[in-house]
Amino acid sequence: MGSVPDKPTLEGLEDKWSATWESAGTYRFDRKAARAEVFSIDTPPPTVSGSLHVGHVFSYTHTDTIARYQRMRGKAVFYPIGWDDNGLATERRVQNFSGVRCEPRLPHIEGFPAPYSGDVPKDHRAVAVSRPNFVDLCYHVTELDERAFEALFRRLGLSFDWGLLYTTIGKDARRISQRAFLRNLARGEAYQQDAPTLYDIDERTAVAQAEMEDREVPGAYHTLAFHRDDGSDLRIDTTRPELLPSCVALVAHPDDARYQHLFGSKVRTPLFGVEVPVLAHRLANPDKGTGIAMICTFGDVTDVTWWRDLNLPSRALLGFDGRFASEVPSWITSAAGLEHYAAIAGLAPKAAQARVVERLRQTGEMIGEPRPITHPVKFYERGARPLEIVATRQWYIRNGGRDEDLRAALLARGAELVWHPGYMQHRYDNWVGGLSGDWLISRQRYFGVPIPVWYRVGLDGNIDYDARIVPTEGRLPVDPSSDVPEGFDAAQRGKPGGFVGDPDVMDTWATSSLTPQIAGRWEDDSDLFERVFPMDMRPQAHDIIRTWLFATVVRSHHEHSGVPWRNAALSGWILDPDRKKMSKSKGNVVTPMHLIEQYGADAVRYWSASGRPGTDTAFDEGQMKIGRKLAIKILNASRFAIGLGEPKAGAPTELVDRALLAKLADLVDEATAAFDGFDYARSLERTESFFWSFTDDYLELVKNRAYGAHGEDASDSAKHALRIALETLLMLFAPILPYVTEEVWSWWRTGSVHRAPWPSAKPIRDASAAADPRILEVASAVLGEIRRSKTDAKRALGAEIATLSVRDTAERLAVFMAVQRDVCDAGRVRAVVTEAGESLGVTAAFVGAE
RNA sequence: GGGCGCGUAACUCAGCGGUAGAGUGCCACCUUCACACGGUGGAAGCCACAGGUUCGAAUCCUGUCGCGCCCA
Repeated sequence: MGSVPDKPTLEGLEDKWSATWESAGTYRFDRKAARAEVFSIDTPPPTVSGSLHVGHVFSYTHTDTIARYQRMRGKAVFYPIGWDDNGLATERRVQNFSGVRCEPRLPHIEGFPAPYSGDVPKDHRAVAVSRPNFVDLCYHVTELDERAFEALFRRLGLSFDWGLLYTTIGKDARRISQRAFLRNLARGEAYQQDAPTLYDIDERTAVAQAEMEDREVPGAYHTLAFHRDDGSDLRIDTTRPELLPSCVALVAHPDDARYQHLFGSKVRTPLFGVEVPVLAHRLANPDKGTGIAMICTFGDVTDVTWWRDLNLPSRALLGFDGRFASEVPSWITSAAGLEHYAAIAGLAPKAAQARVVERLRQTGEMIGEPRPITHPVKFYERGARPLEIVATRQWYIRNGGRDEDLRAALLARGAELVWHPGYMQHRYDNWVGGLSGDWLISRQRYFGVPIPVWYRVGLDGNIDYDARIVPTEGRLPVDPSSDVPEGFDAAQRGKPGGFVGDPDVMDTWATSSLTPQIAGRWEDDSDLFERVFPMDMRPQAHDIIRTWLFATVVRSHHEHSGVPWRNAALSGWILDPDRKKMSKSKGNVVTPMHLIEQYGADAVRYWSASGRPGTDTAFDEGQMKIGRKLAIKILNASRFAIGLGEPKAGAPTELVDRALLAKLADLVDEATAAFDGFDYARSLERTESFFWSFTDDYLELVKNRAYGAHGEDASDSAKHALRIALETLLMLFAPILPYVTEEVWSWWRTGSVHRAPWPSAKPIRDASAAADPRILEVASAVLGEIRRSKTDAKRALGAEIATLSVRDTAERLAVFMAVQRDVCDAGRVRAVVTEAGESLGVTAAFVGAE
């Protein structure tokens, strides 16, 4: 137990208490707690991409308040933290930070020094480095970034058990990720397929549906003339004339009267003279362009649908490099066609389009000029150029996108969760209902968890993708590009009769979808896992319901035949003052550390906790100022209450004191109900509102009496009530304002407020001895009228009133008379008269006035 | 085009069937012995709009408009 400082201050509380909490193990998870006593949280591992912004402190504070509440409720709180450091975000960060790019064909260089550590000059050309060197740099840079994240999170007072730290590129995560994948594979939930895939030609990797976005971009309709046998032409509108050599058919709506007579006939393509059929399909839009479209393999996802439904040949020409194949394709046979193709071979789509248009003009097969439009085009969400569709061999995990039964089962899993707020479930249902394919998890990248598979190489030297070799689980994690499968030796890599490793890594989501398993050490520590899984709570932002939340449900459904958590708590975004989402790309990011330094961690947390669950919240330093004011007020009010000294044993006896406790008991009920519903904001609002009336009115009402103006018993009554109220308020505030509450706690209590039992309304209500909380409201109302009369008379609040006339209903006057001594003390009133009336009003005769 | 959310004081937001609320900002006053990193009071709103249900609607229903997000 400490003592009350003369001049309490917020400065230095963060360093002092975060160090104390760490050394005392205040937030350490109790490994021996039974499942029913555990509250487990599937913390989002933040993407370590170098930048921190206030969005991080916002949502992590929300979760921390719940964790602290549950801890005070006596739960053993499993509150891990991890860093999501694998994947493309990290690769980009490293490319920008170190000035390098990965070139897998280069040899490893021992002790390779990075060209830069941040501040890469604009004109610098990225230095090509080997894959192992690149991966080393990834580890190095993420380590630096993770240190900055940890410093922020500790300063903010997040009550993680840092002993549970994991990273998604770490050995444990790789092992668990590969193990889960191999189980998916064994059960048929993971499979490989050679199929048209959305592909980012800059990043050179396939992309999943969840990572795509539509962007409105300029384009132009070009009207092309296809030729019929009778010499007439058929006009086709297309935005991608360069794909003409990949044309496999024309298509119109089956009900479109204009084209009925053409269905089943053949036409020849302009320039290339390739014969293609005219077909019918319901997805052809009669209102778009001329109502008849060319199908190319592949211009967009509709082409893929047509290709599949109409059983068309594949004439794909765009390679992984996003360029047209350099060899002339076999289906182009005319001399002119060959010459035209030679003009675009090896070009990227944009350049190829210019060439094709130029030639169409020369041959007169383009009708009129291109008509500019803007239209939605699919992009990788982090990408710069439109996605192309390339036929490649990729790995998928079944997610219901191609299977109605699985889709229904996953929708049912969503319904098993309790959503906070409830309407967020719609987003899940919408997404799952709208899936159009399975989940593509393979990425042609470098810094990620490798797909743990090898393939046999036939005696003819060809890779036999059906002859998979997988490691035993005991060997995990493996890297098939350096590790050798059982029964082979390293010399057989790539040789006839030997093996090759799968070169791909898994997408980040394929690993982060296993955070409950990684944090809970699934299969590595079954004793722990059974105590924490399924977890009680998944906190996350609402924009990644379709990715992280859904993917985690998919993995848990496959592996555990159940949901991964009971509750999903969705937080909103931080908006800048113009109500735009704060994001690095918009350049409107506010970094948090200086805010903590300026206002204090409690104040920043106060602002965060003011944002209601699921609601996007404007960044508002004004709220931080208010939070700081509140924290300072807690210090000073506590100093007053505790400084009065300890009363002799007993309980509150005075009516005003008992009424305060009655009100306090109601508050405890409200705050508890709010936190049980994950609504930290409501708990804060109620507690704060109570606290301000506690300081502004109650403290003023009892101050004189507490100092002993009416004897020791009356003083002790106030002191008892003050101590109960203060202790309770500190506990109610503790989840939101951990530093200032801990500081005050240390002045007069032992242990940590954060391990104190959450208050219960019953003993407080008992101590109120059935007082009516409205008594305090009457006293406050009269005090308010006294203050108003002084302000109206331009008198100081300290001015004495000789006679106060109080007018009100008989019922309220009776209440007032029972507490008039405290009211008169606070209002400096010498004598009181009452008169019956309809509503409250006072008239003051001031001392010294005539 | 479909889904979801939101439109309440100048600002940020609460209230979600019973006489319009808080904080900030603004204005005025006050060094009262916890607090000038303070205190007290005040002005300020057709609760987006239009219908409907109801004794009674900011609150429930329908529609319209505006903003945002997600999906096509």
